[in-house]
Amino acid sequence: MKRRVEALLRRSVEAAHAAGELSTATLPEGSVEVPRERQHGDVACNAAMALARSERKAPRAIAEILLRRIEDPGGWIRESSIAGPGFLNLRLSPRFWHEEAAALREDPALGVRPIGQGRLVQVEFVSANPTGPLTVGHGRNAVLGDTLARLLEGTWHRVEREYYFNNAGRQMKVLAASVRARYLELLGRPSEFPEDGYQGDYIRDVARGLVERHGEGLVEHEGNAFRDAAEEAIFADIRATQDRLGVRFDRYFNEDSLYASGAIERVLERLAEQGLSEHRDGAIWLKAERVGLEKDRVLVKSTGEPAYRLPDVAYHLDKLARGYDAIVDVLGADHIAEHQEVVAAISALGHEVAPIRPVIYQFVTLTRNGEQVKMSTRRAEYVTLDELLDEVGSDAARFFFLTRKSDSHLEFDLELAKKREADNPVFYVQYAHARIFNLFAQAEAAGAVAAATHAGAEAFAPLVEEEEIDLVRRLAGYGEVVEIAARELEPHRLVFWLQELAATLHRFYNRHRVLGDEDPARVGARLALLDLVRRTIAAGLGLLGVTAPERM
RNA sequence: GCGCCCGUGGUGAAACGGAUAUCACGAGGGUCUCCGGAACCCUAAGUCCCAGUUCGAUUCUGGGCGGGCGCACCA
Repeated sequence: MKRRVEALLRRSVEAAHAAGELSTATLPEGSVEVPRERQHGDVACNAAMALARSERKAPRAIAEILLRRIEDPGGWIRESSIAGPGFLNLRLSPRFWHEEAAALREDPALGVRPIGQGRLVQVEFVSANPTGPLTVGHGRNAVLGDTLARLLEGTWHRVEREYYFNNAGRQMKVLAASVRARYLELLGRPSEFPEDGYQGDYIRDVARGLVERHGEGLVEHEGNAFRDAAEEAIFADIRATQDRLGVRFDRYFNEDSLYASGAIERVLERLAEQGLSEHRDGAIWLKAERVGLEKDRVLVKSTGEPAYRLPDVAYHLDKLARGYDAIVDVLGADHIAEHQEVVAAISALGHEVAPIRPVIYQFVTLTRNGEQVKMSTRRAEYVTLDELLDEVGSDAARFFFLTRKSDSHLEFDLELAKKREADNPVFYVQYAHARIFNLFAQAEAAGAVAAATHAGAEAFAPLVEEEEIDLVRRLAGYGEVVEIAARELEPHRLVFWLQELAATLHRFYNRHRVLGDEDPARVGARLALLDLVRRTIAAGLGLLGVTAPERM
């Protein structure tokens, strides 16, 4: 929508330039916008103000030139005015909107442009340690990452979804020791549960499985049986939960492969060669002043074990070497500092880090009727993502996780998410879809659908009511919202937009009767319009990974 | 204490540096009851504070204040 009007104004500037009225021939970037104030028209242009300085002319004088030089062969502009300090306000004609609707109807992408141009983007998300079930917090991560991936795919990026699987290091040893202790316990043998061991019942389940399979055969076991059994069971659990949310990955990257390939060693060598690290107190440190950090950070502990950040540096170097155009890392707020350390180290090694785009999300709290639901990671008193899905289902969970921008705290209201009423935003949007679907079923029964015989803008010509034009105007903004959400990595923009579209639909629907109108052309036009609304809701929800039900 | 992020009506959000700060929900008052549980109108209510840059600041800069997160040889 904006682009068509922009083209009009661009030609106006060119014409003014050719006539010697302006020294520039180009319309300033971003000078055309949809004003928030309806009184200011459908489209506003502030080019006159932006050009005032370089043209050495009063903004309003420039605006007058632009206005005079606009050619409008298509009859798009219904009304134009110069307002305020030099805004050019345009009100568009019904005909413009009819053409807009016709264009959308023919466009499978509904106005979303292929801004990705096939660029390859990696989205790394979830990456939870395989030490226990996914929690509600991981749920926000999973939904955010997956929705970003969908948005990027929807704008013609090629996307790879990856889960970094921390299956090496101390946590896994503690996990193995926890399982071993429960195993011995089940056999009635003396056992010592590790001080920082994992308390959850799932550890007992793993141990029980080992008892069933091996009996007492593992009492003296020194190998990896406990670790492997735990990893396998928990990983299967994590995948099952992800399936329920509609989240899939193209690749699981195992941390231990970085050891096997020698990548960790190579990173240490390179850091040492470039003087970015040093040995001290039996450990290897990343030197703060050399990489631009506050404090020195340990890379290898005096025990000889690498600290978490070292494999993470190796992992990111691996990702960079794969040649992605962009690397999106979805991280909880508690991981920001560590991520910055990794990026700082990589940058100091001479790599271009611009492709790395962290998306930070804040924590989730659950509420029920305004009361906060207690969650504590200690003592395993957390609510698992599975429990949340049991209660509210995937659609509500996904939608709710996306109703706030990621960088703000999220209060997840369990009762609201379950409600089947209009104040539940998921229900409100899905209902709009089901409502149109139902109407079409009735229209078909009445033989009204076939009445829409016209093609192109003609088909929409009977639409003149304010609520009808409002719907078209709204639909015409879909492409831009999706593009911005993808570009800024902000899925919540689409969530809000869909709620507004649903509201616009309900407003129309209650004001005007579609079926039973004596003018078949008008019935056909309205059905065509509503079909477009339905397709757009379905497409938008699809980008969020939420279903668009036909009835509910 | 230091670092990062965030402060917009009651709540959640929007505003390439642009017009009288927009939208939704909620609150109060009124209207309507028809394809599916709706919708419409009116009212009250907001840029945390102080400076600076600018023709113009919610937006940029500095300083306060408030909140979150981090500041482990944990991940």
